[in-house]
Amino acid sequence: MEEKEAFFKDLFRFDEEEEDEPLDSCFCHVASILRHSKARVTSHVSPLLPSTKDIFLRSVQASTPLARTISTPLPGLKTPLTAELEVVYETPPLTTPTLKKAPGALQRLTAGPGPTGSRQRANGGSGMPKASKKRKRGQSLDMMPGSQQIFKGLGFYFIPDNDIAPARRMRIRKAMEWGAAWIREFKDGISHVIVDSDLNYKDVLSFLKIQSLPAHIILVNEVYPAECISFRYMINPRQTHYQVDGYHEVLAAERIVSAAPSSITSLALKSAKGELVRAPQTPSRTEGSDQCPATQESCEAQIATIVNKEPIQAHTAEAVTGGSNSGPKDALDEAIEEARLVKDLPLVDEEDEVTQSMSSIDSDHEGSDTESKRTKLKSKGSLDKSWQKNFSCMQKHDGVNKLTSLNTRTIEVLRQMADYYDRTKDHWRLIAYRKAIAALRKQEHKIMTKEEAFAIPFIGERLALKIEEIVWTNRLRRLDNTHAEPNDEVLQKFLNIYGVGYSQASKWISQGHRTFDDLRNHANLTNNQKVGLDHYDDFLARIPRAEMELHGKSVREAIHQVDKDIQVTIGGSYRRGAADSGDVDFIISKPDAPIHCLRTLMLETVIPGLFARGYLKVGLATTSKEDGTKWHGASCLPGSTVWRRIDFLLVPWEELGAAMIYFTGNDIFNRSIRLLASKKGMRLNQRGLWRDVIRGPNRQRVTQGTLVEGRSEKKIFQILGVPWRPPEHRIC
DNA sequence: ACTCAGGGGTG
DNA sequence: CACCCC
DNA sequence: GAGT
Ligand SMILES: O=c1ccn([C@H]2C[C@H](O)[C@@H](COP(=O)(O)OP(=O)(O)OP(=O)(O)O)O2)c(=O)[nH]1
Ligand SMILES: [Mg+2]
Repeated sequence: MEEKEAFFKDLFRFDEEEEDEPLDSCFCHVASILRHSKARVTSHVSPLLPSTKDIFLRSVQASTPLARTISTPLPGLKTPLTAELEVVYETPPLTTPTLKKAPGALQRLTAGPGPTGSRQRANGGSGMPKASKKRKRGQSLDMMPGSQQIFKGLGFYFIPDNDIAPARRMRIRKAMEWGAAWIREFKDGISHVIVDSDLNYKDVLSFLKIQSLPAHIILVNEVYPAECISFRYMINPRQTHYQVDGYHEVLAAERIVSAAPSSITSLALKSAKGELVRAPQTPSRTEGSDQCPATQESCEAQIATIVNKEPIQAHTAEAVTGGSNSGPKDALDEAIEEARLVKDLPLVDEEDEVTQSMSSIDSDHEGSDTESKRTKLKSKGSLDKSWQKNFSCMQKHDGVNKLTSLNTRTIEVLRQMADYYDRTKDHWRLIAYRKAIAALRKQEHKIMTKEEAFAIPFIGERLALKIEEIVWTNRLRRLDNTHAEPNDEVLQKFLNIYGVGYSQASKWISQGHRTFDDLRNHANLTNNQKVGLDHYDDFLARIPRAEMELHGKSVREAIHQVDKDIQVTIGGSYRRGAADSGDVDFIISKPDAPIHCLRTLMLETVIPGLFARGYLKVGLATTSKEDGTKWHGASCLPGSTVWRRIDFLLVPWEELGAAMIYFTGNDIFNRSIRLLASKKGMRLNQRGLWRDVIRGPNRQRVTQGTLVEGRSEKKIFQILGVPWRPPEHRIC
């Protein structure tokens, strides 16, 4: 269990068609362009302080979750049975019914000891009061600096008045962190009443046992504080978008203002918002319309509401005209209200969650039917192979979602966290982050609540919380903190030097080095580190695909000049179809030639030749022994001054398949498929697939095993039971 | 509490 | 061996 | 940090 992913579905569905057609030609270059699974940072990460522009855009994102949250209970039809009892499922809301995600959730539910409870119990559902257990971690308030406390001096009263429901707890926490006082008695000092979006004005009145709300108290729904935080600004609360259902009418009556034209909007629009139909209008945002980090849909969904905001309006006049179509949201609210009314307000804390769960549970069951059928077909042998489906290598990863980029902001923040952990204290933490990012990237929906996040493989409680925080506040305090460490930037900088890892970088920093000149003049550098330093920018730069081809041409030419039978393949990200690569990875082999011949040829003829013509510049890790198979160095194309990293992998013909798998990667795919092999009592390395591997304690290998297959990539996949994935689908 | 891929080169 | 890299 |  490691690199996994719910996927059996896709797997079996697609594979039969793909099976025999690797079809190396058409890939999704695009796909891989943006994704770099490497932990190292390429260029410097954006500062956390958002520009005004950013703020605008971010609020778009930030508010989206709320919209979702709101709409969640919409399905309305909770099953009376389940609703009243026990379990509080933590399953993704709205999103779930969409097929893709169902299996994941399903697995989650069925995985545990009990059919339902395990996950929940882990959260403190059983023995101890859940609040207390949860509070233990990450629950202490992390106050914003005083100057930023936009809610300072304000008193918030929340309805329902507790922090049991996770979303509300988060809301309350955030409010307090930004300076608000959480007032739990309905008394003086309350400036705002923040109401769960699934409650209406009547509910509020009956909850508070009052006839009407005092005029000085501002009544808003749960969306409001989040958006204030996003804008770092106390937004005008009187916009329809923040109003509690049923309250605007009161206001209207009071002030003789016409109510928002919301009711006109049809339900159809609502569902359009959901995802199926893209709202046709993409209102021109004054600026930065090109950089909207959120998904299109969420942008669109929010534009309408954004537009109404005073602070924005001031700056984006155009936007106002563009999207003054305040439709979807209000319609949504009303629908919710209706659903609520039918349902007589329960005011139970977990209520909304139960409702959510129902919708997702239902869909899960539906999904599970088809799912289990498929699974059955495959594993009818007798063995339960379902455990393997969680391996990442089993899933088709083409990286297309990278462009669709729904969770880009979240991913970006998590990636920065991963960068921070780059070979730091906890190597495994870094890996966990990378897995989580990969999983998140594949999501087809924007993840906005921790429940949604939690349902994704490789995202556990803690990351789910972080994700929710990111979505809510567009930042992660943990990250802010790391950024606050002054040495963090230098550390990252040093880490990007080829040949420098965490250990060395830390040492240098503790020795007082801060700049490259410090290193050049006062630190002991290994040869490789010197090269890495001198070509810092070169090695960090990506290589356009077109240039990759030039490298291929040069090398191939040089090699064929010596021996025409040698096969030269560019592997790595290039073979996976990437639009740009970090280095050039050559796989070099010759039919039925002993490896030592190949090595001799390369080492004694080809490589010196490439040096002679000025293509190769330096060797960084050259094979010394008689059994070496790799050569790592740097090259430079004629006419260019940029050095590129070059890798040669020398491969005996009979190991070509295994070598291809290895050198094609990506790294995560490799680790995944290798782990899978090991779980099956085999071992996969760059030379072949081995069986009868005996492992002792700590999974240490005792036997090397016997070679099963090395020649054919496909056979190795097949033996391992991994559906064939062409290189461009190995972007995990 | 345990695992998280498997291997190669450098110094 | 620790470290860094693929 | 996640999964078992
Ligand atoms: O830890 C690692 C790193 C890499 N590889 C394999 C997979 C990878 O595809 C190949 C080449 O490595 P490289 O670092 O060049 O990665 P890439 O996939 O080619 O990406 P990039 O575009 O950064 O070069 O070696 C591994 O098996 N394990
Ligand atoms: Mg590469």
